Amino acid sequence: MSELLHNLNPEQLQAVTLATKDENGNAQSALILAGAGSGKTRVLTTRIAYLIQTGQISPIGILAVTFTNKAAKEMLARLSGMMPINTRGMWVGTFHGLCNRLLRAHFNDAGLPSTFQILDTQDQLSAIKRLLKSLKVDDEKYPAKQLQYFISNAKERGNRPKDMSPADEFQGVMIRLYQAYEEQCLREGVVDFSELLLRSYELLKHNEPIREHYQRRFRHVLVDEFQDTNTLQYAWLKLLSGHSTSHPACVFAVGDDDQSIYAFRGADVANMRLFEKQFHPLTVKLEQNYRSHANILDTANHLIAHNKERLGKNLRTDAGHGEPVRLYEAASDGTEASWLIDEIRNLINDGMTRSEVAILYRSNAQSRIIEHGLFSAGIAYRVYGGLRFFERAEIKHALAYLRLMENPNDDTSFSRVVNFPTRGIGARSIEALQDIARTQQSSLYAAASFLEGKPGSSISSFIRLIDHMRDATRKNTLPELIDYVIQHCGLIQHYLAEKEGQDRIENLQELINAATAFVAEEGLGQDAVALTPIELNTSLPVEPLFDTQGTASTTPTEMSPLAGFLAHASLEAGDNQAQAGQDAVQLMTVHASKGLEFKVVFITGLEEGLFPHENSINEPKGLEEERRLMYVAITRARDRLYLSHTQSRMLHGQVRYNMPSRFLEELPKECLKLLTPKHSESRWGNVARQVNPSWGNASLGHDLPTAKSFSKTSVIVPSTKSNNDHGFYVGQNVFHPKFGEGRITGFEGNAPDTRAQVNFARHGVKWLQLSIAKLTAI
DNA sequence: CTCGGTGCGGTTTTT
DNA sequence: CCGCACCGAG
Repeated sequence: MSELLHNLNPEQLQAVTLATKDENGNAQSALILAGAGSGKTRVLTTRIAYLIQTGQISPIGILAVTFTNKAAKEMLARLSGMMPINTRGMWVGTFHGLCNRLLRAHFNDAGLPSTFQILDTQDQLSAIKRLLKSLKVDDEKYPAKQLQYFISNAKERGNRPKDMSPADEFQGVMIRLYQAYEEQCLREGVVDFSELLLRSYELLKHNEPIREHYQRRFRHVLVDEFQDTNTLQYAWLKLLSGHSTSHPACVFAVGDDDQSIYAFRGADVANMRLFEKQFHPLTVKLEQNYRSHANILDTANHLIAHNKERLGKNLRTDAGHGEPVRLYEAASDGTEASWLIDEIRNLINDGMTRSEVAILYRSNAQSRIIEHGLFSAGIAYRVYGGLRFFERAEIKHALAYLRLMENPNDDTSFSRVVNFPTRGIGARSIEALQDIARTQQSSLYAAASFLEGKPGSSISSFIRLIDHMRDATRKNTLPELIDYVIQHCGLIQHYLAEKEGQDRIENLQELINAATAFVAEEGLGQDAVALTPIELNTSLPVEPLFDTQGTASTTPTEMSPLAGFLAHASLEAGDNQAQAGQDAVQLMTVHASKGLEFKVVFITGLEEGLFPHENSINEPKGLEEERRLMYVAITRARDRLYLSHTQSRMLHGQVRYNMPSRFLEELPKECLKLLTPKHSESRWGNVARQVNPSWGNASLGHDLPTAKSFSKTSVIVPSTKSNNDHGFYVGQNVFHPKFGEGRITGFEGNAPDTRAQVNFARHGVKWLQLSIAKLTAI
């Protein structure tokens, strides 16, 4: 025990050892406000170990929930490092993974077939498109994307169609489409991501024996990244933890309101305050930071202090001031990239490990020019984001064959592969199938089987193929099965004939390896493990648990390895790291960087409209979230932090002149070191003084043999001469008595009606007639 | 069915 | 500017 706790600082120790009962002997919940780099995961896992080792709970009485598979894996790994326990029986996983586990165990009570499949976001969208088509809905008026958003949103608020009342006709249609979508999913035996949550919530809510069972089992519920929970997840936790019952569990929530950056996908920081109000937790703040030097932390603290909606927290460190935060103003995105590359090259020459250097940006579009520069300079880099393994088209195709074998009602999978590779089943035949399916209320597969009257037809041979593969692999192991299917379904042959099919074939081979790993690592499959009857540890004060008589339908189910693997594939899309293992500079969005740390961090594109993003600028909530995003970015850096912005940037095919980000002004000057001296004279520098005719090539400082688009974007030389009668030029910094400072981004019309487009720092883009507006150069 | 043209839209992303 | 979704021709 002592070695478990002796490395903790006082606040961590306090958090880990918080009482589990209040003065009245009731369960006591806790809220840990864990700042960036304060040892959050450590506290969470040590808390679990502490509870177990002090005999307060058996491992089976613990439920720990995270948002990502990565976090769940890390937690399990750390736990097994701390204690000699078998983590298999523990419920540690993502919200979706745990819900899946719950629904697999109680599929019957949840109203699902035992073979239910999980739709990922792509699958869901294609299911919706199919639905709209079959209902002959005008998809101009009711776009599939929008319906998808509508449905997810409704579910994440816990709403079924019947719970919703339309405010207008449009909503009325959306609700009816939502209803139809539900019917389709049920008919096909599929559930989408939000459905996993909602359905398991409803299962617990409406089925008393099951609810009682889990409430009495899980005496300790621990939640990671609590600030990222949405309404439904909060309700799920509240229900599962038996809040407001006679036997509530202890909820241990760990989060950081300052790092809440997912409101756009439904996360609601307000859940933290709600939790305080409803659970009356003991609160501990972890403010000791073990990651960054003081200059970096001060910068972060100073920035985030501008947010009004905070629970309040300030990071501190014992590390020294360290280096100042470096700020660079570039003339264009091209020069920003070349400066970055020069700096990185110097760092590498000084012995810096590439993978300790991260380049962060607000949006993915910014990576292109940086990648180009790195590539030309021959610096290995890795971009995070993009397609992950199980999202690749060829993998999705192979999985669709497998899913169809497992669940013939899965029309999404049927549609995906019925004519891929092409076997002469065109839109006409599929429409015919859909008609039959609709009239007899059956799946496409059943409709196709119905057509077996025409034995020679392409459709019936497709059905025979699926049936044959199912029969032929009945006795095979999972990897053998998958091997057989990819060999026989025609995908390999198809890609062999394709010019660039080799990579895809390799990925298909990799799928077999993934299955091998799945079988080896997970045994039956961690997510898929059927509910094992709970062994009672009589030495622990655990209440009677499993009433097998009363809940006959909760009998564990044998799940096929294939079903387990398919669920795994949907729930864990896999890595998206291109060349893992290689020492490479890390490129990613700020969002993707959350939870990571690097010795050196570059935050690029700190410009109004980009960061903060223009879509967020107008609402205070949006702006505060952008600021938190900046806070996350800053706190990724251990030793050195670079910030950069540019005067001009190519975006959406045109050059934009952005003002420096307002966030730059919110940083403490004493922590900053300006790398561009001009910066100190004028807040944004002065384009005229910085103009250099060699922009775009010579100033890159190294040869760029293939820098075609590079020079295209960086040869943006704002006209310095005022070859017109008003004397203003694009890129010029100007002052307006009402709108303040801004930069000219364009002109239109001729004197005396010439109008200038000005991007004002505080008022956005305006068109001003030069003969009227009192515009002065600064 | 496949290829090539056009037109449009374009933050952030995990499950 | 770039990627896609959709449409019409072969």
